[in-house]
Amino acid sequence: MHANVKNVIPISGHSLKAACSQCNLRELCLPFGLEESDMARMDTMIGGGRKLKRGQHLYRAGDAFESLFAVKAGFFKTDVLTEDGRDQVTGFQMAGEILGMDGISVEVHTCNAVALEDSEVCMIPFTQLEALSSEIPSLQHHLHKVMSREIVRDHGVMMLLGTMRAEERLAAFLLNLSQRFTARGYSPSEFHLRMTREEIGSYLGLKLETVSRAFSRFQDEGLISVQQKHIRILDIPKLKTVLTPPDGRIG
Amino acid sequence: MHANVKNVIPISGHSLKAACSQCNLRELCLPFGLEESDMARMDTMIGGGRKLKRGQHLYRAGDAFESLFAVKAGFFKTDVLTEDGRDQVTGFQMAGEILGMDGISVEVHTCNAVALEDSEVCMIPFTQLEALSSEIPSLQHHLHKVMSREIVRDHGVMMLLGTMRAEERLAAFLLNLSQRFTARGYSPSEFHLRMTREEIGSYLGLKLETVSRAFSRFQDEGLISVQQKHIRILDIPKLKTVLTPPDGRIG
DNA sequence: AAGTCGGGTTGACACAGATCAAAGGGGTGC
DNA sequence: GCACCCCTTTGATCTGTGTCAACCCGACTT
Repeated sequence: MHANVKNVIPISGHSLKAACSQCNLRELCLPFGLEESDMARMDTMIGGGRKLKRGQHLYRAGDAFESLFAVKAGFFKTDVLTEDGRDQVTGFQMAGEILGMDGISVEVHTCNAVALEDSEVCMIPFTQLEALSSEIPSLQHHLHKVMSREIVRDHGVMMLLGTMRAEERLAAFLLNLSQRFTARGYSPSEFHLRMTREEIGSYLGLKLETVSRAFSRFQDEGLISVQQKHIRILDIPKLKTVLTPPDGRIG
Repeated sequence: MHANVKNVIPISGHSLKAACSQCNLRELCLPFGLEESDMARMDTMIGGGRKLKRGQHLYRAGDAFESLFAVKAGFFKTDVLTEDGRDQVTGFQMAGEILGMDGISVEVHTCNAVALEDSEVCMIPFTQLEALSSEIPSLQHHLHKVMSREIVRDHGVMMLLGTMRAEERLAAFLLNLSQRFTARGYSPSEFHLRMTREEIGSYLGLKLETVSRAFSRFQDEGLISVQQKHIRILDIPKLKTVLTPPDGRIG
């Protein structure tokens, strides 16, 4: 946790030197599967870590695209908003996940990324990443996998928004969080939500009242316990059955 | 259209030699921006074109992933279906668009791709594409752009599914088709839908009856004329206002 | 310690879209 | 060229979620 201390600049909000080779997220993050020597080359490329306070924007729609970002610590949301005032949360990102891939296509970011708690990211200058990845096939391939995974995830959200009812959406959301926390060594059944009911609702295509009611109903049925943003899943298998009604819906 | 005739094998369903350098879609498709010499290298890599009849699968969820496909002619849909019988159309693809990027992440396709009319695709073996793109920076970069564009497109669909009402969704859908047909040199205002009302509904998160009613209402209001699958947009600006209510919805 | 404010919960009611049902039409395959 | 079947349209009714409103709670502020 205190690697590279000599490079740390103690001004809040900036320039903590990052090093993939020292990072305990490397098995989740972009350098996954790299050899020692290649990891060292990543290190030289990765821009200084950047710290953000809760509520701060990592980037905004319209900003020039220059880098991807890896979440080192904390929690983010991304959202798109249109001229006519619609607002859609497109994802929540936690440690080891990559932000900014929306910007590659037009060299301008198309969504906003906001820290939902005090957070830290590593900056990955994209031009350099491309250069390095053409020299390191496994890095190139992994980058493609990360982008593809994002596409697959988006398809999952489309499925959720297109076919599920409110309680199914919320159950899917909670189970997804649970699984991602598990992968990071946290409890699968107990966690703090970093986002508001409204943000959950936006992500799930529901109004905040509907989200709140669904939480209450899950609690009444003994599936979870809710205290504000603190969630405890009491019965994971049963929560899964919310997603898969007993007789299916094959037709 | 009749390039490479000498290589055509007249058995339906297979092996029409493809050549990017001869293809009139090259400015829309993956080799966009390549130099002559690099284009020639693409040619050697591109697998024989493959023809599909209407209704035929290009690939299925669960198939091993080996190639991307470029739509050379025709029209496809992609859809995901879950064990419990949910079915979500995730996209419709036309000439010059790339299919199969969902498969990169786990080396297995996660959705089905089906031809909605007799179609033809070029096969792009992915391992070879990665190898070539590490030698041709502009190819690598363009591949990234194509993947990023898919992510941005997916965000647009999430916005549509999460925030729009039925008529807004259909208007957005028609305008999107119109724009893509225009980019391919077809009429912006008159086209045949290749998909059923049910497939449109699945894509838009609506039931087929709702889609049908929305079509009828647009027709009653003089925005479009509908005769089965033949659509004529009579008033594009007015159709756009369906998407952007006069006073917006800022609040 | 009281006041304020944003976020959350809950209730009553409205409405968009789903569901169920029936009939017509056109394209496809034989 | 004919027949069949799927697609589409339209109507009547139902329902899940949105909308509007009131109230509560906990966290900051002063």
